[in-house]
Amino acid sequence: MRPITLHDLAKHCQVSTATVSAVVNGADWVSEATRRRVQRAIEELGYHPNQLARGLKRQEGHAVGVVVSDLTNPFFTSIVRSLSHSLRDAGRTLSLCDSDHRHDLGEANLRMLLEGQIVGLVIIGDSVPEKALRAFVKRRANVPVIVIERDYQIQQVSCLLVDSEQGGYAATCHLAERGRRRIAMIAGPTTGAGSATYGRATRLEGYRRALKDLRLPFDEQLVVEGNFRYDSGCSAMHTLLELEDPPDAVFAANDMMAFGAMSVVRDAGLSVPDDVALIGFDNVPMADLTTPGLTTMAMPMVELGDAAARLLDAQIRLGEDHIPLRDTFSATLVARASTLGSEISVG
Amino acid sequence: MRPITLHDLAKHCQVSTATVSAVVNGADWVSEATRRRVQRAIEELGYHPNQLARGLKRQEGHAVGVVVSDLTNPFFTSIVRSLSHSLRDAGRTLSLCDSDHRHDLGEANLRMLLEGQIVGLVIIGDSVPEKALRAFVKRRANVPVIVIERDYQIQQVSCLLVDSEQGGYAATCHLAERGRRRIAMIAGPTTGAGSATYGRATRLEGYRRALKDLRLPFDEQLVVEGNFRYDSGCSAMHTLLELEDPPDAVFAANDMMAFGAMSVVRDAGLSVPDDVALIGFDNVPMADLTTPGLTTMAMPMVELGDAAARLLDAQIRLGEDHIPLRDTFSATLVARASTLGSEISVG
DNA sequence: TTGTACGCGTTATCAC
DNA sequence: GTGATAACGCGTACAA
Repeated sequence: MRPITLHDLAKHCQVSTATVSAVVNGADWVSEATRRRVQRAIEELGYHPNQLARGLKRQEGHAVGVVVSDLTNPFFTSIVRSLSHSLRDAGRTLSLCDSDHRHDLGEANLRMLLEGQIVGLVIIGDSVPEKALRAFVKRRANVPVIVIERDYQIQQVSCLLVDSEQGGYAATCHLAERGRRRIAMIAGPTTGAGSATYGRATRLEGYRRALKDLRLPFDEQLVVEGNFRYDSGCSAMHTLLELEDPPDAVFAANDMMAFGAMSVVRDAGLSVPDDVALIGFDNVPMADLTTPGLTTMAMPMVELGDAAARLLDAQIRLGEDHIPLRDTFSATLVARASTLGSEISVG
Repeated sequence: MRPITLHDLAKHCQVSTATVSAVVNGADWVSEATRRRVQRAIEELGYHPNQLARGLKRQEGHAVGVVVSDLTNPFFTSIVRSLSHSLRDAGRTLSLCDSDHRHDLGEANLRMLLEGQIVGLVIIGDSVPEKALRAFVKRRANVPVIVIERDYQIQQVSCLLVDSEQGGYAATCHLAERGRRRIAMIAGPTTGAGSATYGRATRLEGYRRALKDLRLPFDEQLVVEGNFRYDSGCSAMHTLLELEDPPDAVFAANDMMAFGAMSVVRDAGLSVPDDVALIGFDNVPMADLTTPGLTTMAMPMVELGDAAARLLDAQIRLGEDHIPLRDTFSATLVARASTLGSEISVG
């Protein structure tokens, strides 16, 4: 059964294709009588406009491209999800690409999206090499590009970032407010994969600034480097517990390492938070499920998703002369039992 | 800068558009000389075919529609991810829709995809009402539809299912093999949301069949109903521990409830697995991170993703006369410390 | 208020 | 081997 076309509809209603098109697109010059006649035919025959032909004519697609470095990362899915909803409301399609942490695949994805005549592009995380993105914006100056959690030095792209330094500062202060004085940090990697993602390394800087403001001494022994994975949190915590003067609080640069640390503390027969208070970073869904619940700095996932969606919509509307934006969001404290103990949690 | 078209290339190379098109699509009748000339021009000018025009002409889009009921569910993302990779290799685009557990949104998504001239459709979970899907396959008989983890009674659609009964059977047997005799079950809801998803309720049936085969008595008190959420696992476990003769093993119908149970057992001062062995269902990423690690029945996520991708590819190739398929996969045991204790885990 | 005719970028079918 | 040309389905000047 060949899909119904504008032409079929016109014949069926004894009107021209122009009239049918006008009805479909809500032009105001069609008489009420014919409008209703056409509307009814649309329902009856089950007409659906062909977006390919429409896009070809209008010189613009209806899809927005989204490139993600790893879809299994809950931080990313959350953003994609909120994008998906707002795009649906705008009648747009979401073309998803998972680059699997590989720059070559990210580049291939970009090429595909280019051919697909997308009308906007959202890049989440470190998934596309800067050079490829440069080439893209050169070829498609009118297509707005929004990057989340990665800082490209390209004029035409908008960047939505999270202020890790501020987050690290706030996390450290929270531990001090809970009466802790010997605060350790399990930091992220300072070089290599992951350090490209904006600010990962700067959580440490926030920690240092907080110590200074709190007039607490900075002790090199209390900073151990991890790689953002569970295992590295475990070994880092082992190292910390073996110190002559072990910490009474630990700030881990992400939740996964915090979970590793939590498990080690408990296996050592110590209590979280009585002996060691613990705070993470990210607020992954699981942070709410461990016992004790993990206090953490929440990434503003919903805000980022909404902001990206709104910005995208506005820039698509503006077209050629949209203004790239650069905005920074804050991580917010979600206090749970791993620092509060049996007190009531504050979300 | 207007995108380069076939026309531009033709003029630039002093050949016809037909020739350029032939080169782009790798036809075999172009002379080596002109082919190289055109190839070089393509590189130089940076030509990219317009997929909209191509699709319009060829009467088929290049996108595959994917509808998911909840992208934040790790089981779903894992499948989407593997689909994304195989589609990229096939040069196809992935149009993602998150229906947010709402049938009306799923229906809206379906309409959008219909207009987008998709060439294949994958539905994951309970995201689209049967009626809407029926209408879709009627309008687009040539577009293959593949459904994962939901059993539609529609001739033309392929269904990939997971055998929950067998999984429940295997889980129960595993507990018995570990020497447990008083095996409880925290079951899923028997009615309402979630029960539509294939087989959720039948895990209980597998449990009962296993007890029979093992010649263990079936005790009604040992079956408590939950709702697949963490909290319901907690309260179910409380109920079980308060029995005169509490169980020495618990099979939870999913991992989240198992985590809840685990937390309650430990809070009661008992040991997992020494006092109560614990097994879940799904193998969510977190199952590997708790202490003790959670033994669970792993959903065959990678297999499902690959199977869907392969099936889709084959059916798109066959076109109008593809044969719908119906296939069932098995959940496989992943034994960890929550049933093995300190023995070495077996993946 | 409505109809006619052309073009968007591509591919397929011919004729040369 | 290659080039002209007619569609594909839609939107839109422009004519009526």
